[in-house]
Amino acid sequence: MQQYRTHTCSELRKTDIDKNVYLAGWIHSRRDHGGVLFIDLRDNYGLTQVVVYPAVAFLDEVSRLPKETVIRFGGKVAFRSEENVNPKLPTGEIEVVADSFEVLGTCDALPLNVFPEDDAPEDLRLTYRFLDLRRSKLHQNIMLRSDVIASMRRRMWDLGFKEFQTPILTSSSPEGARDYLVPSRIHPGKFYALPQAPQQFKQLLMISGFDRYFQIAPCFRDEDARADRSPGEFYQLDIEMSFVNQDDIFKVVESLIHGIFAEFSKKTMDAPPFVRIPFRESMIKYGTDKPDLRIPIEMRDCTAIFAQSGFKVFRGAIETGAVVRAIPVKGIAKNPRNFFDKMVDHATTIGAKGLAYLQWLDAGVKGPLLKFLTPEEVKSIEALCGVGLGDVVFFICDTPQTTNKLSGELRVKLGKDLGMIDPDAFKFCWIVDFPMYEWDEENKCVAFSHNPFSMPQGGMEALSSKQPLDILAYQYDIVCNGIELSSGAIRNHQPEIMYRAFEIAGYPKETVDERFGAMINAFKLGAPPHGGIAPGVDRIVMLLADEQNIREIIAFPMNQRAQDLMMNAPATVTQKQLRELHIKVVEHS
RNA sequence: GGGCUGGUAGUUCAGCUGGUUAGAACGCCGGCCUGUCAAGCCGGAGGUCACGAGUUCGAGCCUCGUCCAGCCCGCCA
Repeated sequence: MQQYRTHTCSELRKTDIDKNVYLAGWIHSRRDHGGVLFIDLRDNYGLTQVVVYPAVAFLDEVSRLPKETVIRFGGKVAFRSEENVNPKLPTGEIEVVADSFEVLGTCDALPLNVFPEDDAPEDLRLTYRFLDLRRSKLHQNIMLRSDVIASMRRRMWDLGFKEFQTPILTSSSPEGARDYLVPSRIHPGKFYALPQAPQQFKQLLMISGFDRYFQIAPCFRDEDARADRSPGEFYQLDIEMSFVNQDDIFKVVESLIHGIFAEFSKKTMDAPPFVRIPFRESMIKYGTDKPDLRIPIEMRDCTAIFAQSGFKVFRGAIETGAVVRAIPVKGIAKNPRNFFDKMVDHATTIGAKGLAYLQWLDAGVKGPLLKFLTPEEVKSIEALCGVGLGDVVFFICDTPQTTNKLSGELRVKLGKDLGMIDPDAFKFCWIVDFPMYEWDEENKCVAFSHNPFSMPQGGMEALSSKQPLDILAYQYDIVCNGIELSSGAIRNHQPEIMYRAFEIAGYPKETVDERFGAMINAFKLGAPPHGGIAPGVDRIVMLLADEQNIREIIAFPMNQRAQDLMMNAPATVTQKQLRELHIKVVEHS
């Protein structure tokens, strides 16, 4: 076997002058002066300039090799005179004078440039992902991902956690997202499901007494994509701990998350403990359970003020269950009329019935809304929103759910348009006290709002005495810059509370036994109190790489329509395969 | 399933109020060139203006439909 190289393309320095070396890599770029030829040779580690002089017989042959040809050069490391040093490269003080070469891999015309890194259509990038991955930005992102995952593992081991594997072929669970199903050959008509998360397995490992579990776990959910949500599969740093309360978990996760972010990013961030915001408060202040705290706008519930006011549009709506949300913004009262028109326009585009506002100007309070309000009511708004001269308050009035959605969107829109978002900051928070149940409008019933295995706050007592929709759960999310990084809970490990919790959501005891048999049996045979969380690996890397799209930190992502354009998945299979799996494809009418 | 934005050379884009032969840059091909590092200079090839229909004397541009892409809503316990 020949030795392909003596050094990598980022290794050679002035101290290596006169050494005879071999370098192997891709032809990154070429500068052909007719007499002398410069080639930047690239590998995973960097670039080195190779010079080919007319003295060698192969100058002409090498000058014809296309970019991205894989080649090995032999030669001597040479000093570059001062004016020829390239300060942009770590190897810029030297060059390799070629005395031999060998093509290791030829290259045809490229469908997209590796260098320079011009914008290219995403479908082309995905079809030729191996070329895209050669490009510096994506290559660095994937290396960062590897380093982040290595750091996660190291930190988890240091915190006393053990790593486990759990099954990929498992059974479908009735709650949650759509499953990916895998037909069974041996059992006609039966299906495995790919795990949406190793939720039940990690709880069972706690019941098995392993105390501290983690796994870089693949999760499969058949749901539609978003910019921060890859279709099909994604990875979680799955964590579970025994004999812990919520604060114990927060402490571990804060140390882990802050450690990772501080290790891999120069952006500013608050030290732990992270701010904790109850779910209901978050919905009012930010209109969402994943607030971007970089935006310094806190909204207020103004329903009480308008319920009594002379503004009939709001008062009438409030009488039929609407709420009014105030969006106070500092220092923009003097913005031109055009700005306010555009905001109103945008509000109606996203579905608002309108967008009222008040401006606090030198000449007094102004705005389309003013004539309907008494001076006392304006004072109340001032006090509630903490506004004064130079400030503006926008108002949204709609059903509680729609108000949250619209005001939350407008808050982000204002933050972006007004340049309020610090691009060099990470703002973390915990969202806590999620409701255990919510009203399912589609099926007109009480449903679990998050994980059905979460422990209700107040336990059996709360389940028996409170209105279902008032019961809170030990359920929490960690949020960074408006992106939900992680969701977790203290689990319900007591079978009686479990049966009762499911009963409220409409599942009789028999159904629980049937669908969660393994879990409920385990809970009856000595289950420790336990809880956990599962930070999204992809989203963490996305934030650290400062990418707006999750596909930029995944080596081989699917497109928005859940297709792998490179491997051509999904694809049809042979009749033989279908027969073996007892599957018949029927046309949809 | 729905909404928004877009689709012009291999790629990124320009293309005026509908008007002659649809342009530029990068890339590609050929030539020149001994110190570049975004090398330079000269020349060349490359277009079903996403597709279909309509309006018009005339459509890249206007209208309708279809397809495709991105982003969003729904969905994501």
